[in-house]
Amino acid sequence: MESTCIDTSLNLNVVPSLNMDEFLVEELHRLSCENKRLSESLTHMWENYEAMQNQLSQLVNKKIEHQTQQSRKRKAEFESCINNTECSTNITEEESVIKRTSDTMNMITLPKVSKVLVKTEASNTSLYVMDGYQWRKYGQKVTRDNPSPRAYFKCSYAPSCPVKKKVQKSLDDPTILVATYEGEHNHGHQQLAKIPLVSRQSEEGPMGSVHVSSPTSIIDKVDNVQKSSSIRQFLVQQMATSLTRDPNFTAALATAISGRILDQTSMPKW
DNA sequence: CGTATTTGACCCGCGC
DNA sequence: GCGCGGGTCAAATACG
Repeated sequence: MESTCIDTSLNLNVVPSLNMDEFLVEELHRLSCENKRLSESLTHMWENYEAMQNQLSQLVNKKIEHQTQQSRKRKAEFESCINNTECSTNITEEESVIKRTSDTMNMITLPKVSKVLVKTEASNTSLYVMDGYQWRKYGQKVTRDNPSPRAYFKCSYAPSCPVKKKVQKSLDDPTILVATYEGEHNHGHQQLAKIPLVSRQSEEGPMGSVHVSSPTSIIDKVDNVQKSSSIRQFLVQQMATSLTRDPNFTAALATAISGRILDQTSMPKW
């Protein structure tokens, strides 16, 4: 990955006293160019991010499909063993395909239920998925098929919003959270800043640096427009936070401002 | 003190 | 009808 080094510092120390307006216009122009380059860089990063996410999504879907087929095959074999004491395979591959297709059709005829897979770090034990909406947890259960608990959430952004969400760690990969959404939001998307603090607990590393651990990636289908806008906002927020938390940046900024203020004492008023 | 989370109790559907 | 398991409720608790 190419790295770009962009000078974001304000050149406040070198000020020709006679050409202040000219200097300011030039500085403004320079900052506009920097801003444009940053925007282009962000767009480029975003495109790479989306491409990688699509690739990951395809890989995960392939893996899930493969595992589903295997488990169905095993189940079919097991059921045929029960039905037939000679343990011969009664279900043909064709019938199996029909069953799979009908399962898929069932999924298609339930459009309001969607699954989202979220990659997290293995050490992350929370069941909070940061998706831009505000959720209130109303229950938690340990289910039979999975040792990790399943958390139940309701959308708390609008009291009348009927959307519910179930979050549980994947049985195969504990680093993947499986969020099942039921229903559709009857309100707009909210800003990430309104996400409950709990869901952002793991974002700060030991040194206080900005390190996002959940979600590392949202894999499956989330409304693309909403996802794009929220993640863009998130990226911008991250960049701003990174800059303000960088001691070098703040020190340089402080030096520049203090230098500028001190310079003003020996300069004509403007 | 208000709000969010936790967790045991309860409800309900499904299979036997 | 009974037991089991998933889903929901609501009182207790934690937290800012």
